[in-house]
Amino acid sequence: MLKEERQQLILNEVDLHNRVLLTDLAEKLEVSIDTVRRDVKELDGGSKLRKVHGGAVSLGYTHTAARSSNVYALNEKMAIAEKAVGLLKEGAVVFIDGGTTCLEMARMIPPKLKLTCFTFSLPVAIQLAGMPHVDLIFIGGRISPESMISNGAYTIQRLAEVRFDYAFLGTGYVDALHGLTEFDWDVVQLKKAVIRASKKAVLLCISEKLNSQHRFKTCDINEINTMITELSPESNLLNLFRNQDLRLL
Amino acid sequence: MLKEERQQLILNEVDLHNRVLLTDLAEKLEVSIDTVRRDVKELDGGSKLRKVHGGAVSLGYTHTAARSSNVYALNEKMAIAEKAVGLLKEGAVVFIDGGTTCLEMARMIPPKLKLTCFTFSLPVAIQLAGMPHVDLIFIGGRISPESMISNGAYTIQRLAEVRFDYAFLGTGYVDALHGLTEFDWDVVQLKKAVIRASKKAVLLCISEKLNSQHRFKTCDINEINTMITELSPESNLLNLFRNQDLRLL
DNA sequence: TTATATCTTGCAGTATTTTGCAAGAAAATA
DNA sequence: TATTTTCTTGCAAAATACTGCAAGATATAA
Repeated sequence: MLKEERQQLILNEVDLHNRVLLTDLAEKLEVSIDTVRRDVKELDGGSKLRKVHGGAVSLGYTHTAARSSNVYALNEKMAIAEKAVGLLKEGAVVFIDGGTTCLEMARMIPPKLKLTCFTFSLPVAIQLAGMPHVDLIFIGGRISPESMISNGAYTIQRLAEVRFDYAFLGTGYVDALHGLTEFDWDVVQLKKAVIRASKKAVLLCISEKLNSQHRFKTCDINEINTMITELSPESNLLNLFRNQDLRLL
Repeated sequence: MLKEERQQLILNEVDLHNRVLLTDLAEKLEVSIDTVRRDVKELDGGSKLRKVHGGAVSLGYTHTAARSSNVYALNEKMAIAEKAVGLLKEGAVVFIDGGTTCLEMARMIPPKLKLTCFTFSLPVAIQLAGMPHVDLIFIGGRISPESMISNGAYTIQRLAEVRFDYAFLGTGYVDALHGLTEFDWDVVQLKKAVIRASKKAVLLCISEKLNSQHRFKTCDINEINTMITELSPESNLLNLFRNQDLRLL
């Protein structure tokens, strides 16, 4: 039997039952379990199934599951998040931005650390609301459906009334020369307001975004105090950022 | 059985009953209690359920709510929610309270109806944020972890700046003589502010709560314009409320 | 055709994950 | 407070996954 043929049968089986066991597949297709394991591994990452311990499940199956399963570059983001929570100090007043990296950070806040957290991101708020030791304040306003954050004049006004020890920010694009930039003008206005409201701004940014730019500018690099990537601070990729008054983590 | 399969079943169970005990899950899924405990722990932190002592509750059905009110009364709440969305008119500016019945209502908003919705409940906001036709505005403030709503002086101040066509409200307790009452003083202050900010107040209330009362008073029955229960408006159980200037649904 | 390179498959040994159990800690309950 | 239930932690057994390797299959080129 051809490999392609076998893989097609595997996809059919998953489509039909939403889940399959590797042992069942091996028996049904009359090949060793290693072979089906390799097949499933190849098919994993496609749009049809996801490999799990002991078998595979159809993509739609776990789609409703709670896990933030389909976060792009999850490992990198978790590495960044881990460094970021390292900066947190007992009793600090911090702001946490929306975006998946910041969401990971919120997830990783240690369970005993007392904090006051501000956010305007619904997913981040849901995370933090589950932490009784975190004093959570949501900055209200009109919620934009794509990003699940509040934005607009009202929100920006509210930001003028507070002052954070640290703001943990994401960005769409970042470049040593052009600073932090975004695709969306409204988002820029919002982030500007956050930076104005914070004593120290910490940028959480996967290395992929380094040296990219877009239309609208949030701020220069030197308005950021610390930049956290998943890379080692000594990495060559960070060279362009090294001669700035910027702490790299 | 695959782990993913099991976790999916747990989510279904939580979705269905809003609350599950670990011991029940272990029995139903035919695994040890440690295994379901670990599963629930993994699912916790996602957007579907929250782990509590001895079990798990769906988001929005908080710890305290799980104890003080009948979380199993999903059918009744859906019946109420259905009547409530019937009151919605294109272009209206409405407020939707926290609480499980109001959350059901948010879920049932028709997919074409253009609305402006205010809320201070994170679970409600998450629901509405997924509806592109709904203009959603979150009223910010300090989030109380049990109820996942913002509350406090700041929130109440914000409520003074708006005016709703309709406010859809829940209550802890209701009684024809003593009106709407609550266990929690802060909640009372908040609801008062909502009622002040709305032209018409609609109470969503399962019949179980009728003729119950508690320490702190939100308002008299005559400050409510419409009361919706899962009962027929002709039901004898509603007799005590009938001689008021109150529309029953 | 023959020789060579590449791909596929199964096997064996090792690593990792999952699961259930037990003992002590923590929390809820009376 | 005392008692019961639930939680956490560490551990061991079982299941599953990964890796390198070798034999066979297939493809390519001289």
